[in-house]
Amino acid sequence: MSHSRSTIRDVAALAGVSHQTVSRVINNNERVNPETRALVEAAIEELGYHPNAIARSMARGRTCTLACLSPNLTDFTFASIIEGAEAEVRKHGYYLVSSSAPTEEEFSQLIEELFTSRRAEGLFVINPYADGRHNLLPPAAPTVFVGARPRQRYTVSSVALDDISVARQATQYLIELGHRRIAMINGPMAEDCSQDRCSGYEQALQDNSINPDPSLVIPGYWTATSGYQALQELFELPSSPTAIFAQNDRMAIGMLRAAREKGITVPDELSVMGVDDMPLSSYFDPPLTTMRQDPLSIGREAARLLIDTLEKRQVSSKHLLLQAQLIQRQSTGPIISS
Amino acid sequence: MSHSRSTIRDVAALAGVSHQTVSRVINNNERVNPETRALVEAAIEELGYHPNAIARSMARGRTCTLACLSPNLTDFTFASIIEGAEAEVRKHGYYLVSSSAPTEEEFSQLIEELFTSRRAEGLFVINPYADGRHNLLPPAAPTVFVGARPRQRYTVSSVALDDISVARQATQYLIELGHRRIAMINGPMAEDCSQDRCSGYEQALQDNSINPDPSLVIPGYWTATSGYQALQELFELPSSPTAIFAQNDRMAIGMLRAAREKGITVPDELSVMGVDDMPLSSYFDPPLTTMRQDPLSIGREAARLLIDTLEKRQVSSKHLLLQAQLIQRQSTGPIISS
DNA sequence: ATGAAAGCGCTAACAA
DNA sequence: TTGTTAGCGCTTTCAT
Repeated sequence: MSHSRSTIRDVAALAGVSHQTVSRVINNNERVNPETRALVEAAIEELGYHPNAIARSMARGRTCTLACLSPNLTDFTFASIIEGAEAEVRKHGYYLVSSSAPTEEEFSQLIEELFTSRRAEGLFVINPYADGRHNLLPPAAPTVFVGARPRQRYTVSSVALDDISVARQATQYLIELGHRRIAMINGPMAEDCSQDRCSGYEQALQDNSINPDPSLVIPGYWTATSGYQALQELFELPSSPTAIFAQNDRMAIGMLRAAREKGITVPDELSVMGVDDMPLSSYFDPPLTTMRQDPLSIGREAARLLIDTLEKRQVSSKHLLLQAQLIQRQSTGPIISS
Repeated sequence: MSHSRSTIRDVAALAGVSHQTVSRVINNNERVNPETRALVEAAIEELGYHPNAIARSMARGRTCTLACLSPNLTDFTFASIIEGAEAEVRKHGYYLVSSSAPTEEEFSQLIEELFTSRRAEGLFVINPYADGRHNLLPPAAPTVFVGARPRQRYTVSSVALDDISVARQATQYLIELGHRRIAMINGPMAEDCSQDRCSGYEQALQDNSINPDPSLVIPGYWTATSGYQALQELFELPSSPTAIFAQNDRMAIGMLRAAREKGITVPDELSVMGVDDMPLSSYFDPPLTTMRQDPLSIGREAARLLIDTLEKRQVSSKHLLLQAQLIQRQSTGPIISS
């Protein structure tokens, strides 16, 4: 009755069997007499017995715990990936420790505390190329990269948005609206995802025989502020763009605001689109056209990959690219020939 | 050399000491001869030894793991609370398992898997009154409620926004702008936070001898959509409000959009304000006036409370109320007498 | 079908 | 200061 502090041996004593039989019962081992089982179950009930997870981990040599290291837990995309991974992982009997590792130092400390000390059996790493953190991974760590290709690490699996394709579609869409001078604002170029979105943009221009104009490509930092500033720059150019592909929604939102303040009408004078479809992207003025990604699925797939690796259902590394969907709203429109 | 699979006994053998001496070294026990220590440390280094966290948990009877149960991990406020708690917890040598428990069933399953099985030593529960989940808590579980009062559970500590005060200040601010017909849109009334914000609103009206008009209070669901719909209802009233206090930013944003579509000018014809100061609240049209809360601090304080409880530095339960700050932007203005 | 014995890797109590 | 002996609560052989 002492609240759930009783052990397998207490149960055994009460049921008049060996502790091993109790172990068989709680592990649903078939080789136990139904009557004995009933006896044991009654004892378990009476004592309010619950197996101790740590002792099980100890004996089995498995923690059933995975870790997710993310630059932060609040970014909507990251949080969604984590939510997706957490739910999936749990379905398979695992637990997820999600930690924010804004710096390389914290990252390496977490690796040590979680993986090296064998608290976690495997790792999710969101945005591994934000800095040099990918170099801090133990080679033996079962790992899935989320939102990036694994580059030279051939044992690591990965799940990411198909950034090339997404950017290509977005740019193509703007081209089909009649735009030719299409600007782009990037994320930090250390990240695969920015690089790939650049490639996709360039490919789309090339597909349509449009000469890329380097002055139309502005470096940004994923923030609304950087979008806001980029628009100012773009409209100081001798010949300003008629459309902008922002590599994420936040930067697009910043541009929308800058345009409003400068008296530039969206979409009549300028089309703006983003990537993500953040919550409330449809509530801005005007509602934002964007490429909707599904970060929950990304997390879910990452979880499946990691678990498959751990349970040896899969030996070689695997790389998944998910697609996005064009969401047409009112921030983009056909070019107005005036 | 076999990658970090060596044990305390391997180290002991190599160093020519007993495993207990190794234990003393890795636990920074003072009573160990400096020369012996050096010997042991060399052996540790050579073998690439790292203590096994699970074995330590087993022997010490402590997991140093806490769990945070939240309806979801993506809501910005929840995610920020979790981020704050996670960072604080880690500083104290704990780990956090954050799980989404959208339903009571998942909640109770998580309690079982995490707490009852003694994987986690303590619990954070975000939004315990979203449904009946607060009834599913084991009485013995060291728990901190986040975003709600503990009501009848006298052993549980809590951290929340001072919702009464926040709503009172918000309403007072609108009154000082000259408004008298002030509407409000609520969150679900099962939650303390909605109830308290209602009280604060009512108190402010009373403070200023304004008769509350029940038709101006509309039930909402924290969503932008519910704000959007509420505004339509309010403007079908015989006498519409000149200002609205939305209990969160999302609902306020929904109202802004509805107003725009109905041709109601904000703030000239209608003032709207929210609570939260979500990211990008300043990027809506017009930029949203709101009460800024600090969910990171809420998480941090919750972590401190739980750890203090666990480490017996604090016996009685404690209840923290944090304040919010008025952020004046362009969605509110003085009443225009026309 | 059940039980006895050993051990997972560590810490804690006691002894030397 | 160091070593010995027992566990922590469970699972995993191997007997019976």
